Amino acid sequence: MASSSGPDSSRRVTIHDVARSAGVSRQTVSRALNGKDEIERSTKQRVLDAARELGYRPSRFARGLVRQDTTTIGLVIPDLRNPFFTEVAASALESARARGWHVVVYDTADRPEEELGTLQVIGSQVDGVVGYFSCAEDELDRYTRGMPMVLIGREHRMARFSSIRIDGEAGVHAAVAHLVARGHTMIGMLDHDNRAEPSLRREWFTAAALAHGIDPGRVAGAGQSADGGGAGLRALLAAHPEVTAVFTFNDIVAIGALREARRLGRAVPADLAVIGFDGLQLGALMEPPLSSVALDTRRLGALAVEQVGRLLTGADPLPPEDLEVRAELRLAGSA
Amino acid sequence: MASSSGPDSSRRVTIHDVARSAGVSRQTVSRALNGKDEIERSTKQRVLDAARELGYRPSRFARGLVRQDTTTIGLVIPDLRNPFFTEVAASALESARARGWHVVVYDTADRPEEELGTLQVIGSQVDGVVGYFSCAEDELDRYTRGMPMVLIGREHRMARFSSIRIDGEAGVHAAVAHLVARGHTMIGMLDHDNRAEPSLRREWFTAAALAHGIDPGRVAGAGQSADGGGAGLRALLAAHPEVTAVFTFNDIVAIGALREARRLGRAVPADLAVIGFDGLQLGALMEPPLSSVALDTRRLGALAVEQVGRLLTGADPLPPEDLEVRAELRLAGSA
DNA sequence: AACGTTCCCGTGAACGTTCACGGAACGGGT
DNA sequence: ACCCGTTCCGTGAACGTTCACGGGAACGTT
Repeated sequence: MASSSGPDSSRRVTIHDVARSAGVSRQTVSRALNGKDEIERSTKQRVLDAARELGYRPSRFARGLVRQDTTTIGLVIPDLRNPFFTEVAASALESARARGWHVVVYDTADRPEEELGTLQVIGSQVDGVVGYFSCAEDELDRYTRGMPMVLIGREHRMARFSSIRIDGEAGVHAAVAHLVARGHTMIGMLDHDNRAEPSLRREWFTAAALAHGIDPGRVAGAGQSADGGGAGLRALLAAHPEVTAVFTFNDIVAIGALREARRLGRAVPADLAVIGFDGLQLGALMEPPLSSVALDTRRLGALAVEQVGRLLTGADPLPPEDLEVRAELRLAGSA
Repeated sequence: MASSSGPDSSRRVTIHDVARSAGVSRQTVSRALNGKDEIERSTKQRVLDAARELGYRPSRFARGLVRQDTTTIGLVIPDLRNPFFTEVAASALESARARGWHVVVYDTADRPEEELGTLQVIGSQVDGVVGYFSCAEDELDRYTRGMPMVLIGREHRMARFSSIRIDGEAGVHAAVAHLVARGHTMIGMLDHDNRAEPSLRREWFTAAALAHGIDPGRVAGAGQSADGGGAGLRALLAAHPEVTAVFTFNDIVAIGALREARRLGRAVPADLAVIGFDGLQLGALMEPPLSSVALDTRRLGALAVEQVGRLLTGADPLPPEDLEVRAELRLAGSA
């Protein structure tokens, strides 16, 4: 019913159509639309009207082909509903926007098998990738075909990739030291449960505990959710009833532990001290507020974007020792 | 130092370069890279090797220009760190992925003045837009130039746009009814504070209160954060000490109120009942768990994507009465 | 009257890829 | 010897835009 004067229906409206309709050339249309100079006021208006009338929208592909400016990076996140990844994503978005880059976000729905498929799709759609990946590096390499990529929160073995390392060693040490100073000697940990090898955080905990002459063996696995944390705490206390303080793999688990402790009638921090890992903003909302070995998620995202930018432009990439965010103990009410 | 045999340095590696290097034609290279059929095994391998050697990556623009398949939509969010928007974003991502679409996310950092700039940038980069916008419709229209757009959580006046309406009338009514049934008669509300007109949710509350013969005037403003909710509750109780139950603009504010209540020594729900709005997953982590007039954020995002898809493909768009998400009371411990 | 300026506007070419075609080489059947 | 089918590969053209250039008209200057 609209006054589409063109005879054929489904073809895309191009700059030619607008030009013909306004009685000018392509170039003049381009000038009008892009606010260029060499064009008369009345002509410009006529072109603009014609464009609006025809419902013309420039093709981003054609434009991108000729002007090499727009850069787009892909951000791959296991689960956007997980507050930790949300914070990282938000900060990555922030730095990308500051550079005028576009970010297309992919959520792998926590299924590692989605990673490769995502990578395949992403590969032909973005200039570089930043994100969390759990699969093997050579497998990643096979699917990226030489695309700049920055891994977050993971060690890299191959020179092929950059990665942002998370150094929580000192922070975890400080956490254990703090608990010891408060008189705790029976300190447990809730670790990640569905990963084959023990986590780095577990290793840090073990080292810190040993350094204080504490048995590092009081560990239980926990699913990566609040409910998982609750269940994990029950399991831990069942196996080691003597535990009076607990360090957790991350804040989500800690929050679940906090809630479970209350249900078990153990006051926090009096009967049970809890320290998490990540330093989520969310932790501050808890009662008592969660103590945590906090890392600067803002810096995490920003660093990753910075590095992928360097890889992209060919500038010299940051050396591994700079690609590191240090976690430090942030005390609140829970310990 | 890499064996880049080409003499000139900065030019992009194209399919021609690979073809020349492998001693074949463009088309053969294309076949090898896209896994097409009519190519010999050994030739394919030779091409693949050459491509890898040269660091060739196809141009997404050139490819997109000729194959009209990839569609990308823009998702505009005020603040990704806000759990509510995160949930909506996650669900939008989910539906988009199911359709094989790409989503580029823009965070306007809660500054309405960023909206138009974002829209301008976005306009030439995506096929359609879904998101939250606070500025006037004719202003939006001016910047979108006819791009399909779906507004979330907002009424639309112009026929130009689609929007997903949030119907909380029945849910809020149920919330008030529940409080009344529990014996509450002095029910307050913490409303959005930095918006000119009173919110829709406030209107629903007023109507529901009046329907139960309750004074709807016990209202205080609250900033959109947990701290804002705490401050709001203090203000509300200062002005109306008789209040025994409170309904809040959203869950974030409710959570702040919950925390503040505990600090004030008022037990929840015994001394003070709290009901929020949104139904965030986060609410379940609180102690006591938050009651809320919950809306299905998953459906919210999915609907928006569905509709923008229809606008995009020219299929008949959903009628306004289907573009609606009903909020319903979900009771937990806090009321 | 010839010439230089300024202001508009249009014409080929280029960006890098895929599609639709055509064609060479090879092998096997009659 | 001829034809036909299969397998593999290459050649124009097209996608829709912008860039670099060139050119005409109008106006003023010498």
